[in-house]
Amino acid sequence: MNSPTPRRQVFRLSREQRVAEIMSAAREVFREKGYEDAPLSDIAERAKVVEGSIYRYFENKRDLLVKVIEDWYEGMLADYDLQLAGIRGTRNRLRFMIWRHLSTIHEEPALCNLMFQHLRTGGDYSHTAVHELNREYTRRTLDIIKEGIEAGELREDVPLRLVRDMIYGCTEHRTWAYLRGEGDFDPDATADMIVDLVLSGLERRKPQQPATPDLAERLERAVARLETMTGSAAP
Amino acid sequence: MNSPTPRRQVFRLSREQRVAEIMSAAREVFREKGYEDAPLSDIAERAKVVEGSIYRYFENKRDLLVKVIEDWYEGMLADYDLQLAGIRGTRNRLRFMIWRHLSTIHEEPALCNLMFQHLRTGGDYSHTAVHELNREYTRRTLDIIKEGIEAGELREDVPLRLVRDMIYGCTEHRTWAYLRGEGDFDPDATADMIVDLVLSGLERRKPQQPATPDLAERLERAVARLETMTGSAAP
DNA sequence: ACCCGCTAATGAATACAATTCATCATCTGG
DNA sequence: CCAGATGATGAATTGTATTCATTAGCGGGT
Repeated sequence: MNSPTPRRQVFRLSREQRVAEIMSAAREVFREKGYEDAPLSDIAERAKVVEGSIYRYFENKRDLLVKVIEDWYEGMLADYDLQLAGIRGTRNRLRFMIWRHLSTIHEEPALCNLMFQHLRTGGDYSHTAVHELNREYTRRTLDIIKEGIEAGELREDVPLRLVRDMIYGCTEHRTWAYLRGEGDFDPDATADMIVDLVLSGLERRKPQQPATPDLAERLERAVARLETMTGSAAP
Repeated sequence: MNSPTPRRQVFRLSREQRVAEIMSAAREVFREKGYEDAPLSDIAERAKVVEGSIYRYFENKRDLLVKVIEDWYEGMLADYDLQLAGIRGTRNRLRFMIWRHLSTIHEEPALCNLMFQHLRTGGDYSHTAVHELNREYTRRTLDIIKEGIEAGELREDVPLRLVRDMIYGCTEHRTWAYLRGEGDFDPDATADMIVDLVLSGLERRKPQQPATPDLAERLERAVARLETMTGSAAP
């Protein structure tokens, strides 16, 4: 007969502190092992509680994940506006958003992975706070593009949502390859390339004529006059 | 005491047939319930075998999923080349690839979902046949772009991989929104928009000057004549 | 036709992680 | 200092994937 497990010392804590401890432990374990491979027992151990206790603060494992990602994401987005406010010009502002996104992935690949793989794919994602944060976040990108259109720098007929999907789809796709170990990537260089691609497209530009329409017009008239003077109309 | 379960009739089958039956059943169940929510018992039942039997043909649940997706994907890609062969022009060929991708997602959202969510994210994805198929598949897109560059239709300085990521990232991103129920999408219209965006970019084109080479020629001749008239050759 | 071995298929046993729950420990206010 | 109230616990429960000893059917040799 195994002697009954001696009941371990019970620590009582304020709700906030407990939640914070569990979330912190969970974030670490999730980061290290991913979602499926992170047993709740590991998290409990690191948080110095017993598995069952987690259920006092979180509905279930997935809820815990959602809260963890939410918490992280929220903190991250906090100072975006501030930074963005100091940047002028459509291209620069767009580049900043992309660069910021790439940098984040570069710095926290594991958490990004969880977010893409487990949050976004869950059926309840739409009701998640992360979803709302995300919308808020990408809305800024759309705003930049709208401003660019109003300033006359961008075409007016671009499908906005598609542009957004193109930008974020591209960075994320790039990310998968990175996470999979297919060569690493440099947020700076990549951001440059993406902005360039998005703005300029693939098609070869017709060689840019230096002449402005206005100049061309004057030239046209001058030539016509010359022709009259020399009495030699073109055949 | 419960009476022992009467052993059910044993059907012996060729390996190929059994594998085919199990894969077929698995594909259905996975399509209906996803991966995590598809108990192996359901698959076994539909395949008319017992759970344990599956392990004679597949290493584990994940292996089964991989094989199922592989099988589906392979069959799908088979006639791509054939169809693509009949299409001319960079824009049209590119559009076809994108349209094909979107259509597939439109027709088999569930399986695509499994592929993106469970295959691609697994650490062993790089060693999967699906990965190889995918590379083969996207290689065609890159080829189209290369041809476009050689034909002088596209810029020479585009980062190829990034273009690929942009195209597929965009379609997939669009897909998530669709699968999540955020408005449905029309492969035809979407393909048009994506091609347009990728080729033309966002920037407003400088208003295309009514070609002036002709004007330049006339100017050249007029000046020459002036010089003759005034007897002042250029130094 | 019959036996014998070979292997496919089975049903039950095992392993393991999430979730629930009855019980106990600690705090707080009177 | 006592009595609830509530937090935390460890054990029990559940649901699946995976393993395994055992049996059923087939085919080859006599």
